[in-house]
Amino acid sequence: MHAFDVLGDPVRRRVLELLVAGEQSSGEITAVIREEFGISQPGVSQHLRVLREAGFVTVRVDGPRRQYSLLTEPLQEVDAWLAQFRSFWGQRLDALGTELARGKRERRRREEAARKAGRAEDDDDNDVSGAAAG
Amino acid sequence: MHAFDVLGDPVRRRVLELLVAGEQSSGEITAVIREEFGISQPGVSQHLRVLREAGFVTVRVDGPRRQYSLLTEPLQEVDAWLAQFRSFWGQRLDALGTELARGKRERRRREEAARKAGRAEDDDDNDVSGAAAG
DNA sequence: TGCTCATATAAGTGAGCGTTGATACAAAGG
DNA sequence: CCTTTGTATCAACGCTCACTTATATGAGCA
Repeated sequence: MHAFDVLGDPVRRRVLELLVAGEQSSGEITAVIREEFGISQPGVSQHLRVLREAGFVTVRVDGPRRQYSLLTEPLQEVDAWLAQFRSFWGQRLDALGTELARGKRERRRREEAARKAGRAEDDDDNDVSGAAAG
Repeated sequence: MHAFDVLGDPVRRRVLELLVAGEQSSGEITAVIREEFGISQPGVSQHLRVLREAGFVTVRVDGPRRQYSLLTEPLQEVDAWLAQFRSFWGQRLDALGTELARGKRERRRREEAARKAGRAEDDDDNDVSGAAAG
């Protein structure tokens, strides 16, 4: 199954979003998905299987539980495909995407003054959900 | 139809790639797609319809021809969704991503050409797939 | 050994998507 | 007018995919 087919399903996209916050057990994921989409436990398990087989997630056996976490390679592949279109909405955007990475915090201090002057658009607050991870 | 569902089809992805080079008539697009995927003219036209209705392309009437060109909003939407995962694969990724896109694009053409030529079995070049524990 | 929790797999079913052949619509030319 | 060229739409069919219920597997515990 192609990466884009995997991402075609809203349940699977949501699972990936959940895993941004860090490792989650099958049960935790299932609880949220059941709540939000109203599908059964085997339904969620099947989606997890698709994500596993497509390399979007990896699983760690933890006693009776399966702990899922995110892998980035397929997402990078999607991102790479998308890259060829970025020039259409401005060459500046991929640089912005780079800025969004958390590594910017270091330079932030140094550029604090320059930032006020040079700030053109957008905000850097892209916090997704989990703040207490790690 | 969600943007990711639209991108789930390889024919539609290829059409978008073709339009990166600029405006193309339905006939030009159809010629390439027929060549590469071996589907009929109505088949291509249906894909163009999906792309139109999802806002990925716009059409300009030019005598008897329809000139298609790229719109970026849905692609930006996809890009925005993807943004929340970028922090996972590091800061310098945009340059690498461009490289990946170029290589993949050529590779993909061969794969899909092979597919149209007659696929005996499923391609398994995906080395990331995890063997389920058990 | 048997019971329970946590999760995966199997089998069956219904819906949606992609494909095709036939056809319709529009523009240009004789 | 009729024909040709370019493109879209229609109806029908097959296949894949997502969902469900039922069941299997495996770990922990008494």
